[in-house]
Amino acid sequence: MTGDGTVGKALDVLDQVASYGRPVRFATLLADSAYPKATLYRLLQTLTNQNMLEYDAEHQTYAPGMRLVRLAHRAWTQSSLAPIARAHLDRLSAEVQHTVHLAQLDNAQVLYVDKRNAAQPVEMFSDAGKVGPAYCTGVGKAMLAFLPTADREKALAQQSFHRFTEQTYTTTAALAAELDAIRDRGYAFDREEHEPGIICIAQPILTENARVLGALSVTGSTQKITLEELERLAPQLARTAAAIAADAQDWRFPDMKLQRTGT
Amino acid sequence: MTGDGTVGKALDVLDQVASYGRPVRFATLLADSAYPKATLYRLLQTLTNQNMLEYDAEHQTYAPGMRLVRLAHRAWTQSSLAPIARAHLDRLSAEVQHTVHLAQLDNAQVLYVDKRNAAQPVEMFSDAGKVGPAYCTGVGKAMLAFLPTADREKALAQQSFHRFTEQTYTTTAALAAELDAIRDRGYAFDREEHEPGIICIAQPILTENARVLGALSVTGSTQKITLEELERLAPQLARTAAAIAADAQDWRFPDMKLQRTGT
DNA sequence: AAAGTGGTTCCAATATTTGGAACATAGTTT
DNA sequence: AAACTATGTTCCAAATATTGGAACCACTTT
Repeated sequence: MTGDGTVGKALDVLDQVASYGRPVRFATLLADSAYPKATLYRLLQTLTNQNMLEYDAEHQTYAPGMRLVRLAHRAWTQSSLAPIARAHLDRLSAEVQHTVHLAQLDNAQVLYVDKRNAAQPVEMFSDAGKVGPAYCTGVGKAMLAFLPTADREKALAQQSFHRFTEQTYTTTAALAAELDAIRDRGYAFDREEHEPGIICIAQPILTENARVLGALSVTGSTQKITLEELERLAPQLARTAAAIAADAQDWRFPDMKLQRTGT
Repeated sequence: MTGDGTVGKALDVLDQVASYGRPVRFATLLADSAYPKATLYRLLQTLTNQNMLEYDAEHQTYAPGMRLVRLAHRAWTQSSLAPIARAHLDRLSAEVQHTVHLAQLDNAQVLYVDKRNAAQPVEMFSDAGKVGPAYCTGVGKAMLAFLPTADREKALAQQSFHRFTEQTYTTTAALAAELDAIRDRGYAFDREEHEPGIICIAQPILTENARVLGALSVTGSTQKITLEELERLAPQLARTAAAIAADAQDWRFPDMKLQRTGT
């Protein structure tokens, strides 16, 4: 499934460790692992002295390491839309006075890369890095809808279709129809499909040649806002998305001739 | 130097890619790399299809991938002090009305894991994940000072001693003396050692058995505050640090018997 | 003191990685 | 249009790292 030799296995293990929400012991990992004792042991050691994991000698537990945070900072800074979109999100959130999300696709899942909370100040990492389902969130559907057919098929096949609420689309067919509608309309809604009482409008962020960069959304609770009111924000969302896409375009130049090495 | 077989090399390459502040081409990487063409090529491929790197086919460039952001979220949530310290930082920053930093040691460097900016709302990832020198920042020195002798020696050996300002300590000996003073006093100052006009007071966060968990600091510009005024905040800093340490203590339990697998 | 649990180390068989060199594919120059 | 050049990609036998069953060690429990 994972492949890619030792490196793939090591990253597998890394994911596994990260997946428990707290430090884990060797035995726990072993029980859940596909790898034999000695192999797992060595992988953990390698990752630990690479600082990808942290080992707590006292409790004999492994936890994801700080090197990841350092690396992710770089990833976030240069390959996420977040730094480019920041100013635009600030403005949008100030204008609409609702929670704004910025997301990208990662492996057929939604990865939130930034957030503005109208009420309280931002919550840092607590949200950047979070993942969510693609088939039942506004941003997820907005992105899926504009994917090239082949990619969309692939992504659809990877959805797990858990019925979170009454409204959740739980079949590929139903979702596909919804995606077509979104494609026509230009933006997506989340009609309490993921969480009861939570609705949103989401807009894809597309390049000139229609490649999906990400999506942004405005979220509200049904007690405070209606779908119709959200829909009225569509032009503002579209404008913001376009502005972000334009900025991204300028940003994405390669380095080209720069490096030099002696004979 | 790096060791750890293929995995080590792959992570090396990952670091390398991250270290350029923007997408890089194969040739650039090759020129700077210790690995031969074919090897580097395969490592990049592996990392790419593991989503640790992202490859832009159009520009033929590599950039750190989104999987890192996902992993780092986990790392930040469970092995950094940040989630535990959040409430305490909020309070402290509200009280002192100055910028507050929370940092941990990563590989003899300072890794900032959270920040409160008195003036404007938080800046997300833009600061969490940032690294800085240990020998010339308040938090860095506060942590170094309370490290067990062996660890401290090792960390000192890894410092690079760039003279950022007139005040920067540039020798191991000078720094060692400063660290002793800090140890006696209980907290550290940054007397414009890293950036002219910027001063701070920093307090280590220690466990019951004096293990260094991290450090926190209050920073100000010389135009707005003096060292003496900062020093008056010491008790508040100490209280906050103690509270964080106490919370961390409770948090850090291992999982213990929980997992089960059928025979 | 014997049995059990959880973690660490060994080592020969095996599968992977290695890297020099050849190959492919634009893009440029003569 | 042919020769040249700069990049990126693929090959393959030799060198090397990974593998995992089993033995071992250090504690804790019965």
